[in-house]
Amino acid sequence: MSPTYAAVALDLPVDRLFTYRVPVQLRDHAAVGHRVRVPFRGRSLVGIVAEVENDEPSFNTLDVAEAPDEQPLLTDDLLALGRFVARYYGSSLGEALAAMLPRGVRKRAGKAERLHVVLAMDPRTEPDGKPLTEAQTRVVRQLKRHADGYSLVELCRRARCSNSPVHTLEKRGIVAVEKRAAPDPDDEMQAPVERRDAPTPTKAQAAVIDAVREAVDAEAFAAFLLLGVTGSGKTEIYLRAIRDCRARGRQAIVLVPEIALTPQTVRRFRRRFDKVEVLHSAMTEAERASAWRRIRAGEADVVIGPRSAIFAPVPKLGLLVVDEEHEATFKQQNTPRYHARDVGIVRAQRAGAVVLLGSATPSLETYRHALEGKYGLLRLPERVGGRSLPTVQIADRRSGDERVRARTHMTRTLEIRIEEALRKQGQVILLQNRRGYATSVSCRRCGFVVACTNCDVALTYHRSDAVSMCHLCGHEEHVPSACPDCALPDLKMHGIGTQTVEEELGQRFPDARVARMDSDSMATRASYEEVLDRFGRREIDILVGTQMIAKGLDFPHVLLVGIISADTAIQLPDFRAGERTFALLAQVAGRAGRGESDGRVVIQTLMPDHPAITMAADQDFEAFAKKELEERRQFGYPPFRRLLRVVVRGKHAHAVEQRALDLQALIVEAATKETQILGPGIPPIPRVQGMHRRQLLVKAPGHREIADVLACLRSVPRPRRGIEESWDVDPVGVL
DNA sequence: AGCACGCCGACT
DNA sequence: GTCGGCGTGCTC
Repeated sequence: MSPTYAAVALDLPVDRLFTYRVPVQLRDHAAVGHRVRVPFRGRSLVGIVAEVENDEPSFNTLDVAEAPDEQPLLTDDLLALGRFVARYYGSSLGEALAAMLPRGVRKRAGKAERLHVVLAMDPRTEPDGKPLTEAQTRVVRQLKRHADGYSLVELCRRARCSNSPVHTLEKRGIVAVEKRAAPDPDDEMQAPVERRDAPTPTKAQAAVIDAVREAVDAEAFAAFLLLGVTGSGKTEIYLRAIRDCRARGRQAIVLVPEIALTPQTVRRFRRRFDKVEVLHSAMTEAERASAWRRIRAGEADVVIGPRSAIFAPVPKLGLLVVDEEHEATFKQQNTPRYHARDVGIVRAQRAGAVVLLGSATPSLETYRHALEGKYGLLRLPERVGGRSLPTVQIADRRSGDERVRARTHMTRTLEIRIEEALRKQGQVILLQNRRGYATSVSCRRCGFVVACTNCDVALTYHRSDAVSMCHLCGHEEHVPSACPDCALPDLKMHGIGTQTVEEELGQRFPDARVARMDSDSMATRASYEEVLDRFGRREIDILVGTQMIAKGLDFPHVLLVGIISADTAIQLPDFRAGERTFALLAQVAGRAGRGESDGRVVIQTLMPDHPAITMAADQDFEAFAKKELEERRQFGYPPFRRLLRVVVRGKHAHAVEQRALDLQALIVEAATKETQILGPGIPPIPRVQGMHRRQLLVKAPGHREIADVLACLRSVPRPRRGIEESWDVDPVGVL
């Protein structure tokens, strides 16, 4: 008999299901896992049926308004995975399910059109009398940079605003919003590609391939850490494993960091498999919805996508690949704050699937599991094609010989190596992991620092736009010519960014063709691809950039990689600072020497003896990891203990402090003895976007204890108006 | 989250 | 006198 009542999970921060009566004519379409539209407090919301029952509840109910789908949107296994995510990360079921479903699927597919915004006025003529608000100024600035304009979504992202300032500008005639057909979601990603046969694997690869095949053939859960240096041919292992998985009639999901989801990456998979679906952030909602439906229908053998692709509704998961598994982008930074790798392990356990976690610099969590035998450890210690790892030199920025010459931030060693690489007609990649020109501007006499009005950070001066900009909230100001405090016209710039390096290169190597790649210069994904294409065609000699250039670039003529300053990330008071620095250095170093000629790497540092730097120079991950693990054990950090971070934010520091103290008291009461509660502490950046912050850090022996604290947090009454709080289970950083 | 209810301060 | 600030509580 069809159910009469449906308990619906709604996307609300409320730990409860809401029960609705199902009208007779909808009964076939309102089973567990179905999408329904229901009235809620005068609104109409879309939710997922989580339970059904026949008995009339004790309270009055409203009726389900619509039940549009013949098939359930979520199968039992995905619904169960949603329950796990909600429980583990402390969100409501509705919030978890909302994160699992593409918006176009939840809401109903939209049109294949997108709104495009262009500047409607000559930017030089002053717009009508009224001054622009701060958000509007940012919108206009973005549009001035890019004559073609942006899609509304992209523009809002870049200007860090909602669509509301854009619409206001439209009303005032300053911008024009037009409908454009959605571009083919990257012709390159869709275009048919020439098929290739599998290359003959190296000896090391063959051994790994066999081990994985055995596991795939067993059709039971198994996880492997594939520890392979850059250029060791990890992708070929993935491709073979997918082939084996496909041969058993099961599907594979490949998770890649967002930035690595390029046409080149996708092409490698399409060359070997017909039925590849890509879930791409540049797709429209409608496109993503149709891809999602094809995947659910079993029409894809392989799904490639970023974090959220872990929820791709493949009918029978046989293999999960997490490439660059240590990447922080696999952790979602809003509710539910899930980690795609960790959710993936759980999904694979339940599905009896094989997990391949690939990295040259795995997370210490994963590495420890591998050391303890929980995961298989597969090593690819050598590069394919007999290529050797690059030779790494550390340049001590303190030493007299190396001393940075007047007006440049390059050591002698780096300069010599750049000259040498250029002379050999090679290309150079330089990493400077900060954008802008000067990381702070201060007064020579009184020390006044030009700081953001909304955040407790110095503004970074961007020479190309002649503004000082806050990298946290996007606030922009014109740089004063004199000190705003003491009026002395003698301001000093400190700290370097990508723009500084670019300028210095222009002076020092005037004949070299230099390009800069950071989020300022890369207007869209397309311009990112374009610069990479030009670099590939050798129309650029030196590429300067932030960590954007560290990932996955594979260009054979790069003879030299230089790291302008390895020290920026290392000093952060975060327990992962060392791990991150090591990974970044190892990754960017791996960009060198991918062709016939050997590569070189120069690391500039003020701390030439720091283990993260010396061990990255030796490219010895395992030595680094063992040392780092020992430290983590000593100080009680993951993977030896579990963390929960609770952040309280609000306009008024006192109220925030008080709430944090109240929470601390409640947590202490709920927690077991072995659970430490640290704080409330003031984070290194106490105020961001006008919000004061306090945070508590809970350290516990295992997730059980964390779950107790979560239960406590979920049961306490909501904070007062004006105060927001959030919690993060297994945070990737504690800043 | 989002909204209504309800209770106190300063305005046509 | 009421408009509106925000604290509190509830939503099938």
